[in-house]
Amino acid sequence: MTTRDRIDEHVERWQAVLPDLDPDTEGAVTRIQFLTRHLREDKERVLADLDLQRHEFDTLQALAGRHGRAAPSDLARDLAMAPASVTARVDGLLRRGLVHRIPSTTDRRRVDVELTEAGWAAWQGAIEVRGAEERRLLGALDPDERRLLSDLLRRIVLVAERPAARPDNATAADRRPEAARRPEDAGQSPPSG
Amino acid sequence: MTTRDRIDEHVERWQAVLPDLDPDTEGAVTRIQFLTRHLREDKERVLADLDLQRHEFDTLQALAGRHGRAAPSDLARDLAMAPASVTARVDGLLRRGLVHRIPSTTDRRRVDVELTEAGWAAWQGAIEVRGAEERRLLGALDPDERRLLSDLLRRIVLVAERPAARPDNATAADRRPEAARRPEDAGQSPPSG
DNA sequence: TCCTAAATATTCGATGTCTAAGTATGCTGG
DNA sequence: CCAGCATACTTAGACATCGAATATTTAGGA
Repeated sequence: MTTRDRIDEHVERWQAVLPDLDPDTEGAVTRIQFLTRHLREDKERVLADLDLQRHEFDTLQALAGRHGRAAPSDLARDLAMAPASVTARVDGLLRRGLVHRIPSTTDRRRVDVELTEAGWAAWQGAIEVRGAEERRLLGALDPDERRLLSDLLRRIVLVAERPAARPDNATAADRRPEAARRPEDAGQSPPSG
Repeated sequence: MTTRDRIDEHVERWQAVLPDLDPDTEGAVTRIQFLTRHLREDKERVLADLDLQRHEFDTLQALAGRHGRAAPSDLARDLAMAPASVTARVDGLLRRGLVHRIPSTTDRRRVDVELTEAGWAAWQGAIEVRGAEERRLLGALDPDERRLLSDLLRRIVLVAERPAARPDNATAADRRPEAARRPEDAGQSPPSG
């Protein structure tokens, strides 16, 4: 008998309301969501020490993953965001001197975004502490168990990647206009979101 | 040799940049985050058919979890949101006739929020399709494997619940004022976020 | 009783995101 | 060459969320 976590209570509470709930499915899903939230909030705390916000760091990291220079449309794909939002983010980083805009000479529609020295420094400063909480959490398992966990999750991700195969008549995906149908492109997205 | 998923590519790409990255830790964390995003987007699609937004459904569900009636401060705790945001959400649900406000007679500071008949109906309509994608994804594993996955994740959640134990000198948690330090209360939060 | 502190909900201003529309530029077939 | 369409980014407007400040009410102690 292992110790109960808060998700066990959660599942127990809702099983009373929804009797056909599978405790392991619900438990796994809820734990996955809880851990995502936990990691996001921890990352926010850590980055605050470095005077960075999460979305700022994410943008710097996306740039770093493309060797410090990329088009806004590439960043939008990598970050799974609307292009207009990238414009806003770049505006903010510009004000802080972490990036600059470089109009392309070959295609004058394009305006590349490039990390400045300060931008590289900010990213590298943050990258050192990044992942500390991930390592702490996954440290609950030994290496073999980590591998096992990762393998189990991979099998689930593979199902998620398959289009969903809705057999019956007209479904949501058919009706919705744009963003909903996009293939959830992860692209060059940075490690650990 | 199993099929590779997009996270394998992600990890491979970033291992080149950050050589000390543990592939299984990074892989598990990234898959967890990917699945959370996937489930959130699928939920948005499904709810759109019912003319509900995700935050509306979440609020209805939080109310349902408290038998249809709760104080805004309780909802704020359950949903891990700022009280001001709950006011805004309730305003929206009020316009749609899904809830009403009931000033407390015993404590005149309080204004309970209560589901209307339409509110109950909307929640029950949504609850029927809820969880379909969770079951599809977790169907990649057999029951024993689901149990195993849930158990592995529980051990990680238990570590996350422990305050983080930052050993060295003054840390972020010491300096930050309020929200950062709160114990990430899940409270009566609804199943599967 | 009266004064202070705590609790509760709301309003206000700022921020980040989205969709849709707008602007400028490049491409392609007649 | 040019008309029409495609591409790339930005602007504009709407909305959800948040932190801080505010107003009202309750609770507790001198």
